[in-house]
Amino acid sequence: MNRSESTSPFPGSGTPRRSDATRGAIVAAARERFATDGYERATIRAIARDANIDPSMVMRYYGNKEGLFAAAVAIDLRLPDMSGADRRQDAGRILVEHFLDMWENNEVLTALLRVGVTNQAGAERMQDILREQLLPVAQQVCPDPEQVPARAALMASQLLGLALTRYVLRIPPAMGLTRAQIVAWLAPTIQRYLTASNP
Amino acid sequence: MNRSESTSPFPGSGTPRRSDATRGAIVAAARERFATDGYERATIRAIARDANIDPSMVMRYYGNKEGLFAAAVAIDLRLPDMSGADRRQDAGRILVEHFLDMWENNEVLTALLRVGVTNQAGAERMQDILREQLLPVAQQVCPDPEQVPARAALMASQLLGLALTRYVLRIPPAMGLTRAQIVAWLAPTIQRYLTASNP
DNA sequence: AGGGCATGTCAACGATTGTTGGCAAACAGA
DNA sequence: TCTGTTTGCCAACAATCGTTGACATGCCCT
Repeated sequence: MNRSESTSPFPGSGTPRRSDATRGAIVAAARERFATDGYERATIRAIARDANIDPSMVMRYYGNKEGLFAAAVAIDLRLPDMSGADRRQDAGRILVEHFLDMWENNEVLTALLRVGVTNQAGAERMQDILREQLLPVAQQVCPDPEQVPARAALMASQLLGLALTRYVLRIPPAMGLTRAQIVAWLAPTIQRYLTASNP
Repeated sequence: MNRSESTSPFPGSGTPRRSDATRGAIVAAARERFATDGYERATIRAIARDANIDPSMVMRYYGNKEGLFAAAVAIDLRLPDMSGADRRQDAGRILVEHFLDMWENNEVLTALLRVGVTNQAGAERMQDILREQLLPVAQQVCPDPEQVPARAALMASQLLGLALTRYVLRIPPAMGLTRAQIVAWLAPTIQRYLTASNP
């Protein structure tokens, strides 16, 4: 069995390998290219050039381009726990602030959004993240379990819409909004989508 | 001067040409391909095959791929006039309903959103549309002219976010929402973004 | 010290892409 | 009817893509 065929990109999780530095450089370059260029225009050759290695190394370590994308875009939204009545009535503000922190410090989110729009596998990955990470949070806040998926979808539409206009399309007036303004405007929206009674 | 070098795709606007049928087939096929595949994966060869003509015809009539995209994606949101106090206090509902009609009957909008995310020219086109079509509507509804760009950006974030999750990413719970549900949830949001006093 | 495996480079492959120029046929105006 | 233009197809181009296999170098274990 060839130990090096594993695709785990990080040292510390599993047996450390001599090539971990190279693997790290590859996924780092891949993240950047996928974020700025999207899936199709982010070429393996350009990623390899950024990582200062040969393109064939990418193939050896990650199999193919899809494998590289899967390894480079591993997303954990680190959503805070929303149990407790005090947090529940502040859920809108907390979630909006958390999302802003995430998007401004994590280029992987931009990469996933860019790829998800033009790539089927990317779109499915986004669906997974919403189902496994966003939906549980909605479940903690929303009263009626049956309405949770719809409310989570509404929340996602507003939060992803903000990310789309501000970080991907880079629409000037959306970029001009201050953090405080965004929180002040969007927090009540999210709060209402999660907790308001059926309109 | 070669009359056929014009890129006007439709008969009726300008001198009719013998090749107008072909031109129409090309832009129709282009719209569909750009909508489903995005810019990079929509190949000129595939578009030409759909239109039952030779790829070189696309080049002759539209110069290059960018020219074809520009000719295929001409967007008029046909936003209703929002003057009048009665319409102004119903702006949220009217706009949400109008956007749903547009997105469900016009594949060009999906095409532009898909392309705008991965293509610089597409993103700039979206900015133009927002500035020239969405901003004036916000101006009719919003009291303070200085706040119009920010309010239009907020409205765009929610409306584009809905289109993103529902028509592009096709997230199941977002697709499961009925038209009535969407209007009921989003109309107050848009109304507030446009008319509420500074939060 | 030596055998085996991991790491890395190099060159090339087949496929596909946007794009171009030449040539045949159909049409339009005289 | 004749001439020039428009329409269309065909073949090919240069570039680039993801991907592969051969080969050299270095590290690790016994």
